[in-house]
Amino acid sequence: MADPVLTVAELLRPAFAAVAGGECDPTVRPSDRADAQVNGSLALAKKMGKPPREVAEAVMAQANLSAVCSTTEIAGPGFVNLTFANEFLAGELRAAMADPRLGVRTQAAKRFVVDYSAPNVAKEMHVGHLRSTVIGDAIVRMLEFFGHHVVRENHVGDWGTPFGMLIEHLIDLGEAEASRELSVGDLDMFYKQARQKFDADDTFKERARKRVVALQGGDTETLRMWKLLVAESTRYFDRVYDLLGVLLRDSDIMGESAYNQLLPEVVERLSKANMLVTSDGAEVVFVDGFVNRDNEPLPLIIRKGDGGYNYATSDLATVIDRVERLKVDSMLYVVGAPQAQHLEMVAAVARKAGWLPDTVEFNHVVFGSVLGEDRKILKSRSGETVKLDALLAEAVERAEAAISEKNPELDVATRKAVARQVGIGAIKYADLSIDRVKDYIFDWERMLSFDGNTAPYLQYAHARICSIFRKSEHSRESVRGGTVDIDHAAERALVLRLLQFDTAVVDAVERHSPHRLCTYLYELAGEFSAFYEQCPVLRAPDDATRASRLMLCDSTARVMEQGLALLGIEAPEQM
RNA sequence: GCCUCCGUAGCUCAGUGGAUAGAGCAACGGUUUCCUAAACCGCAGGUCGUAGGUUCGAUUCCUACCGGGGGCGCCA
Repeated sequence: MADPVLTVAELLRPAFAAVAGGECDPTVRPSDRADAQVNGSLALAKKMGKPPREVAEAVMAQANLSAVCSTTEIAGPGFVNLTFANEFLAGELRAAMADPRLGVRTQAAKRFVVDYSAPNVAKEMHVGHLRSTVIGDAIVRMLEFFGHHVVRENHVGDWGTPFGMLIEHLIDLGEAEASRELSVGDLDMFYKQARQKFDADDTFKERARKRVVALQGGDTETLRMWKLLVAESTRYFDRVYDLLGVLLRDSDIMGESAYNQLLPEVVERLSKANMLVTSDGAEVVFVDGFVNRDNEPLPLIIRKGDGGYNYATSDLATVIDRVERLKVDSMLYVVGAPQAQHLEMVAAVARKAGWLPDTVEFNHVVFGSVLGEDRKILKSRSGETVKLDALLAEAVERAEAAISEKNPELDVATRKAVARQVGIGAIKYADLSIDRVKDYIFDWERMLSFDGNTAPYLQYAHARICSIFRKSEHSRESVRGGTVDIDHAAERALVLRLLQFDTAVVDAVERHSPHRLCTYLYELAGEFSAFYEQCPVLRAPDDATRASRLMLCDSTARVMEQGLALLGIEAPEQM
């Protein structure tokens, strides 16, 4: 528990309880008038029918904050302003930095499944996959940091009617040629050609239809060709994931096809539970509270009129699998907002059918769209969807151009490596730093800027610290374990901010909101900037001050590096 | 029509029921023999979409309305 706000809240809790005659939240919050402010007296005063300042006084008389606060002051209508003692802060920082977790609390380990990314086989990954992939990845990293057991599931679209036409197109092209085309990464062309034939040619359409039946019937030769398509796509996904620097690997792929065997089970269970109804030729479940356009009950379609299953069925199957086989405590679906209602219905059916106990969380981690400058879904200039690998390549290119211009001394190899870290970091951070439920406007200039809440700004703060150490006689490690003397306001502010890493990470993971960690890191970088400006490190007035400031620098770099790592962003040592 | 999300400075965005709502950009005015000027300081900019309600206290919670996005039976 590094955050001093929590420490003081715990110290105040008994005092509040004594005055209130029972459990009572002190509600301690960071304050712009002091280090922290206690708000609990006002609510308690109302309950007790006493003047708030009187209650505050009574509480403070009961509490002993002398080890933690240098001053406490009752102010305004009944707030208590707290100023932490410098020795306390220095001690807390020392303790936090002696901890490999940098002072971040631990949590009771739980089992999670995080469902994210989900591209389609034989289709290009586009900007629409960016948010799910990047946000999901950050959430996985944060959960793992807390020691949770996390199963990553990449629910790729590898099944369904389009595969009839794709396989037939593969046959037309010849496998060698198809493989060649797919391996180049030009998946869109392949898909479009198949689509075109499907739309224009009735005999092809009929072949495709028959092929789907063969595929679902488990025909060996059809399956072999299907696997070929999947394998080529997987290789392509890996390339994108590698460039993007996310954790997803082949072994994380749990495509729709992986749930095929469970689909009849879904139907059977729903049928046994008497939830299944035949409606317009399809087998459906009507879900309480959902209505259609005409105010009629809205069904979840389990089995289509033609006997085929659809995505609702396989999504229900994922719930069974994750609860019963993986035995998870929590499922996170990092899926775009348009699927909100669908997922709500899936969860409702699973709960009602008894597959999803109340003890297991089902969370839709919604996110908004990536918009262009016209505030519409981001499209390329020609009006097509923006390919993800092209987008990433452009980011690296732009970053490299900026680095060449600003820091020409870097050798080519370093420049290339840093360009990748900065360019990819910028794209990911632009995505992560905005409240995920909102849409955001994609803007190259802003995300690659060294000013404002951007990856390059944070990375630069880190690189500056590394630069200081390169010029000093000391290694980063050698200054650890030292003591910080707080005698400058900027040092004090920096220490206080470093101790809040704890709360920032907990907050971000609990709300599944990486942007809260981003905001924290931005504030940390700002605090460091002020310190850097006002407190010379290498030219400090004396050895003790220099040692103290080097320790502060190292602490900042460690928190920045760890914080960025939790977001899936690298921190170069120079840029 | 119903459901749902969003609406905060000119622009892009933070904001945990608490006191005087914050950043960055842009604009305006400054700072450099100094550990990376890829920096910093100052100034200005607001009916927190509107109107009610709950509360000692509302940008924050509730209701209605306005504006925008998304969804609403056999695609996923």
